[in-house]
Amino acid sequence: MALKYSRQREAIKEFLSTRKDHPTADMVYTQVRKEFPNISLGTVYRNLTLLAETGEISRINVGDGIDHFDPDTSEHYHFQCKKCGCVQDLKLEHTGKTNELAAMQFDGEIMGSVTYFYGLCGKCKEARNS
Amino acid sequence: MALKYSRQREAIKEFLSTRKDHPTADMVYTQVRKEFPNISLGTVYRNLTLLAETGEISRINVGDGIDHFDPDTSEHYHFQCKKCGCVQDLKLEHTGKTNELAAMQFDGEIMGSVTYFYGLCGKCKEARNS
DNA sequence: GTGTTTGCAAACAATTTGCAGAATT
DNA sequence: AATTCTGCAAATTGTTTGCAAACAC
Repeated sequence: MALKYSRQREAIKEFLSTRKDHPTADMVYTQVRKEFPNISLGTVYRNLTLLAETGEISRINVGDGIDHFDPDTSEHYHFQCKKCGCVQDLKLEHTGKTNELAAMQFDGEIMGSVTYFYGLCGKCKEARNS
Repeated sequence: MALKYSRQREAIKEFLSTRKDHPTADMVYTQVRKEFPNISLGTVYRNLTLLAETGEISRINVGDGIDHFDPDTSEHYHFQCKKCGCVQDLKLEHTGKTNELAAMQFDGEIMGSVTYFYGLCGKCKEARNS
């Protein structure tokens, strides 16, 4: 299954690359639709899945049951605001020891782990204190 | 909204308390149905949600998009097998994430974090090597 | 009696999929 | 020409909800 060029996929990738807010499939859809009014949600999903499989973007889970997408595939952490639902990157050096720690006294094979943080984002925190 | 006794809720809680495999709502449903053939999935969901809200059980997310439920509400980590989907507890002393938390520059308020591990469980690992 | 809980079915939300036609190689 | 990709709609999956009847206090 060789990949073929598609303007829709290019637009999706292009749009995502400009974003730091980790859009959902639906957010990608409503935005890309401005350029391709006939694009379908199915196409957006298919391409996001494809791009995630080839490693060009990453699919992230922050516990709200909705997949978010991130053009930055380097290892880093995410935070989601419980109030407004926004997703942000977290600068946080990571020791990489967590998986090894977990591997001790476990009879299976640990391939990786996911960690995310939650709380109130800067804006919502400020709004609450006023 | 005072809580009233219900046999269904009691059966759900009772069933869950015997399990270490972190059942999904559907697994709880098919089991409890043996005792209450007329119980509905809606009732199971309502009660699981209720029990999670009162803190009697905990709702856990291991990234597969399906909620699992755990009678053990103490803080601990989970592992999910990518092959068979089973969920297991991980013995793992706290990784000092709190320190990392304190160390970072973030303008919001971090209330907590979720970490889970994935890979191959003991059985699936063995099956692969044979 | 008042208020909570139930069963049922319908509603939802996020995501996936079957298919015939359009676009890319 | 062969194959991949698209739009559309219908299907799936996990979960929630509205309602009248049943149950608990």
